[in-house]
Amino acid sequence: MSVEFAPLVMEPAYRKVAVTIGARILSRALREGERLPSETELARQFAVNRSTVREALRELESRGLVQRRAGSKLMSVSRPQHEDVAEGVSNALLLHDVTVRDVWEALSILEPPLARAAARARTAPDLKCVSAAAAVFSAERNDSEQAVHRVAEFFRCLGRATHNPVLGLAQEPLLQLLEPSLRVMIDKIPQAPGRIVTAQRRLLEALEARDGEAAHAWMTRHIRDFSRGYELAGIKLEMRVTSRPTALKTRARA
Amino acid sequence: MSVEFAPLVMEPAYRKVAVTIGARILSRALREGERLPSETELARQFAVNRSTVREALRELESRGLVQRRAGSKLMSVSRPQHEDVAEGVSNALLLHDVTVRDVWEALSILEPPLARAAARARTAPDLKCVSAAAAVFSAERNDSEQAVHRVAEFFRCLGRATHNPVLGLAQEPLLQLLEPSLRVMIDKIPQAPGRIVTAQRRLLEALEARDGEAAHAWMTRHIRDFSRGYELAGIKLEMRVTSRPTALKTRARA
DNA sequence: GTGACCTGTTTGTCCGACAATCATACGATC
DNA sequence: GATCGTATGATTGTCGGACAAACAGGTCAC
Repeated sequence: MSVEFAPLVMEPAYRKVAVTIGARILSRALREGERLPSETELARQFAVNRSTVREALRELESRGLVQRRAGSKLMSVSRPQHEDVAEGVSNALLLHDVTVRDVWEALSILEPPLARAAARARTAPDLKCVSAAAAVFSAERNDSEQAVHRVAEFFRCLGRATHNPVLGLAQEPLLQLLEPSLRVMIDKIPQAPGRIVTAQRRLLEALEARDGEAAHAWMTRHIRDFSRGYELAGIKLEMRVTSRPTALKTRARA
Repeated sequence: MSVEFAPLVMEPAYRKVAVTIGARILSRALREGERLPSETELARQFAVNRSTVREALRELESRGLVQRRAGSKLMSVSRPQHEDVAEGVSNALLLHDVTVRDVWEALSILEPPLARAAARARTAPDLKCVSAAAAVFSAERNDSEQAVHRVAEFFRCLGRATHNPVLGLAQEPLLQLLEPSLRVMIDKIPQAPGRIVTAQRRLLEALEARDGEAAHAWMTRHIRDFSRGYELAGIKLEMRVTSRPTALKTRARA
């Protein structure tokens, strides 16, 4: 017998309520889209005050497990959207002093195999998505504000084309963290958009041909180009990634 | 001028409060460890009711941006811990019908380059961490409940050894999702622990020698072994990953 | 069919209250 | 001097009740 005692954890009621509801959702006893009872009703069922229920709902809401549908008052169960989840990851990484090099290294590891997987698994609609994203970037290449979003959109389509949610979600935080430095690069390096357009076209061709290796190769070059761009733009790789201005933004409800 | 109007977003007060405090933290105006004012004081400053402040705090708390230190009442600013963030990601993926194959594919993409990076960037303490984790797994290899945790711990040490927070955080959700199927595998395949011990030893040797390519190669085999293990254990790759029983658990405060 | 009007429900926010816990200081005891 | 007990004030967790605004649904006139 040990003389040591484990510190005993006192769980506040609002947390227990959140965990209980959350477990129901994760176990799929509550299905997506299903409406939650009203706050008053939940308070009655859990035998706690409505304020306590509300604190629990805020927690579930911020995890994306529940959501208010547009124009509705009742909360409904929802699957966390990629961007919401990724925002949490991005924020965590920002506070952990992530450098541009760290993000770039992760991209250079993840993206080429992701492109290969996309080339192999892509369907016709995926192709359309990728090609549309490439076209829009090409059109808006000079507005750096828009351009970075289009680049991210291109990658996102690629991620979807893998039909592997893990890969799609894994790259999302990287895209978010990439934005600020990419914007600077596009602003400072006149030839950057052109090189991106080329890479996107080659990648699209590889996807059309279902040529995984070509996609891998072109993505490798594409990512390596980024690091060259950083150099030319005078962005130090050891620089900390800066917070996006839109961080912790309000989620738009569709 | 367009005739269309954008749907106007009404932001509740609790959300504005959360966003405001969150932005302060992300911009590092509030530094880690710093104490937040009391709820009453925050309510006074924002000119809202304490209940409103509390709802905002629940949101920040669930994002890991604030935390109550053990045995303290006042909230203090904190950096989100990897495991907390990863839990959100895991839950999101669970609800997005992720299959064993999806997780395995992501592991096979991420882990070999991660091992290579670890072999190149590792320091002496990292080595100790990895070697300790390997030793503990070897000792507890027969208790499948413990064993899966030790496997995850081994990977975590590897992730830390890369000195790239992005990589460490990227693999965390994978480790969490891997657990259930890995437990089944260890239970059903007698020779599985032995193969894992071997792989871990080889990886450790590669790290000691700073041999990135060897680490990459051995990790590739290690991950491929998993898929063979799944086959032997009769785990269908198309099976949905099941929820961990500890999901949404209370965070233990150190 | 359209619009006006009413009614009950639900949320967002507020106010006030109280017990339990924590921080701190001050003695009392050994 | 170190440990313990106690008093005091601050803070949190939870509660009860309250009310305006927004929404859902029905009814009714036109």
